Amino acid sequence: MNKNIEAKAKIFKALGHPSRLVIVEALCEGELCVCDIVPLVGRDISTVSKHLSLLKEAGVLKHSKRGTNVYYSLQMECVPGFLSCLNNFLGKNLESQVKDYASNSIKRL
Amino acid sequence: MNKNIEAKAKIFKALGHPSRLVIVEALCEGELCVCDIVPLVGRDISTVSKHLSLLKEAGVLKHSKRGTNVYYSLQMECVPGFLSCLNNFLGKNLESQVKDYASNSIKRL
DNA sequence: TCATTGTTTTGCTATTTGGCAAAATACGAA
DNA sequence: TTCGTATTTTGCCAAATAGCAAAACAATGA
Repeated sequence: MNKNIEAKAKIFKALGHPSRLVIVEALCEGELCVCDIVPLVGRDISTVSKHLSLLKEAGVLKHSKRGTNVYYSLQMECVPGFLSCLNNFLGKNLESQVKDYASNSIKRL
Repeated sequence: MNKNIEAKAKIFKALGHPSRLVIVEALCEGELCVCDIVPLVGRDISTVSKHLSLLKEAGVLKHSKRGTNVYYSLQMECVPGFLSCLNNFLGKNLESQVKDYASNSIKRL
């Protein structure tokens, strides 16, 4: 049952890198080929390829070949919902930070 | 808006380690002091302390002092739901692996 | 005050990770 | 088959991370 923790940690780890998160968010909208993903990430194609295989290895993505192109898409349905929950959480947090900043400004007057 | 990606990646990264995931899953049940968390993780207390501050830094946990004890608890409400979604996903995946294994066994006969 | 208990910080390795470039592989077209 | 395009793999280096041990910090009680 420790395997379960390891597998979940692997998933989080896979999502825990800005480039890979950019990839995943793009794929929430639908599948893309590597050639389309590379300019989105702005890294060397070999680097992007490694990120993609890491995400696939964790089970977050799946891929299918068509012609010379490889198309990646989301396999894990849990992800989009969690991402929007995080956006909401961060939004609220940002708001409260702004509020804190504002009240500190007032104190400083 | 790149800050948003960075912040989310930081959250995933924080959750992407077996020890930290054990901590978070334990805290889904309710708050615990460091002294209770340490034996759960089975690492040096200094190591556990670092894991805890990393999780707090990412916004996943919060803490409060009472006496000499520090109590950590979950701050990010999104996490438990996502974890159970992952368990479900991994469960189904495991099931299909078992099925694959079984059908391979049959082929081997 | 001083000693004790609970926690965090610092200092130090060993290991892992992310990046690019170059080589290798896969596939379709000429 | 040979060429060209798309992708992955390998080799290498720099930076980040996890771990323990020791030192530093509270907060409480004697």
